[in-house]
Amino acid sequence: MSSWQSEAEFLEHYDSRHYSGPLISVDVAIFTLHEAQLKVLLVQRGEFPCKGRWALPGGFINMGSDADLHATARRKLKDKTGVDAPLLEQVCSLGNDARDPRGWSVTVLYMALIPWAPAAEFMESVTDARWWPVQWIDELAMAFDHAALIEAARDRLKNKTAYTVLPVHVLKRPFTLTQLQNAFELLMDTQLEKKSFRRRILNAKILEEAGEAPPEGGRGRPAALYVPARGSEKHLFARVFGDTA
Amino acid sequence: MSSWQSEAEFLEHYDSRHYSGPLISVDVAIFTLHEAQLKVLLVQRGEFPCKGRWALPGGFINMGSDADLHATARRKLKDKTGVDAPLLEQVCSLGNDARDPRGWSVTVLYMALIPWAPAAEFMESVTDARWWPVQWIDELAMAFDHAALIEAARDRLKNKTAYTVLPVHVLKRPFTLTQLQNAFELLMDTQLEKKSFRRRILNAKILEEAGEAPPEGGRGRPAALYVPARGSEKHLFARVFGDTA
DNA sequence: ATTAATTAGTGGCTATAGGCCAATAATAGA
DNA sequence: TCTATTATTGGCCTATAGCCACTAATTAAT
Repeated sequence: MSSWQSEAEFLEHYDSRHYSGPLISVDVAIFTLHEAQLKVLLVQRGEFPCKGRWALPGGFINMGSDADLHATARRKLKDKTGVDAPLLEQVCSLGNDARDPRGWSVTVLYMALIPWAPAAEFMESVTDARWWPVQWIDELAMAFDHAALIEAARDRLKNKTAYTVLPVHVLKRPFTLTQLQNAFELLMDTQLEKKSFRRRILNAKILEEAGEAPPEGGRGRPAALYVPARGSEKHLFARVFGDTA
Repeated sequence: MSSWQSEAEFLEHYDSRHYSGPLISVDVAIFTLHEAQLKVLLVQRGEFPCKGRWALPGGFINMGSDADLHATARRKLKDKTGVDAPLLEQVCSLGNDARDPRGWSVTVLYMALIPWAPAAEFMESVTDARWWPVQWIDELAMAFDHAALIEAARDRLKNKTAYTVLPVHVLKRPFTLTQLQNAFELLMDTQLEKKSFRRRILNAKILEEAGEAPPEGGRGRPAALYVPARGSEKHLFARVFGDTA
């Protein structure tokens, strides 16, 4: 087994097909906001295993075309939504011998945030993709351990919202501070105090003014519009928000 | 391909050996504190590829004995150190077609923190394991992309130290507040203000008193000793520490 | 003994940022 | 003009970190 004299010689005789490891896949939890609810995009599986059940968009790595894991995740996202460069980040990996009936398998879980668009209009090819409110996941027949994956992504979302401006990614631009606060509240699943919220966001100088618009609901004082400033995605607050909750 | 009528029938005909995906491995960055330096445990590879180079302890999943990814990581850690239940957590996964000359490969990276012990005494079988100061990694001939993996784990360590009590895991118990502060400073790579540090830690009530001991260096006032209270590992500070740096 | 050196621990002030909640501003519709 | 509705601000309180000098307890040298 270790008779090779050089790495070149070793590689010449190495055949990756002799190796049989766990199945490995990449799944993406794509979140958005719609009708005052946090929703996740699910597809109904057309093949065994778990045929007919709801699953996160995902699948195997294409070793020919995917340069790295992130590229695989981006491809899965684009296949289902057409969206190309949204917020997309790795959450964690989960692997054991029970999550897939085919045997030991590992999934690398990503999460993505995009402004809402009708699932139907995304692609002709995907008629089975649908936005589901995250609260309803328990009621659905979910494939594999995807309910747990959504939970993991949901937790990450909640945590990061407390010290970043992650929620800007689920809003169409420009947006009002009220809309942004609603986004924060839905992603954190808690109420925030208006003055504190506005002070925090505005003092951080991570938004740029972008005109004015009628208020939510049509009635009332017009609201200032904002777009995220460059680099705002990387802003980290030194304190978490909504501490007393 | 999709002619099966039931999941049972599908699985009966499914042969995982037909599937050939990326190589998948688990690597563990094991950190400790010694001689006022943050050190990481590396082993010198005895086989191709990267024979002779320094690598993180790690390797393939044993699908027979490893129940899940965490178990694989724990096994790698125990093989090299004998330590069984330390702080061990997943950092991220990294996969592309360039990091291993054998082809597309994915690694799931974990990090572990343990109190220092001589690498030599860990195991008879492992004569090639050695603690290296993290600052020296650049000088070493590292295997694969393990320098980048250490960097990723190091970043996570630095970030989490700012809002948790992670550093307690690199200290033998009991410890003094001065020792704990030194651990924080080395993991964060920054100086902390003594009063602020002590106030923060003591107010959080995450330590229990455990007697008294001579000060560091033998001279000076004796120091109070502490051990972590139950549940302290889960304590999250609402503000990061060392903000002004 | 006294004193200097060394390490541990505290007092007390300032500044920042969030919680709270009531007041003011700007609009639409009756 | 008046009311409802949404947006935005004022002002005070509190919690916690930064700062830095001071006190406390011990060892080693004189």
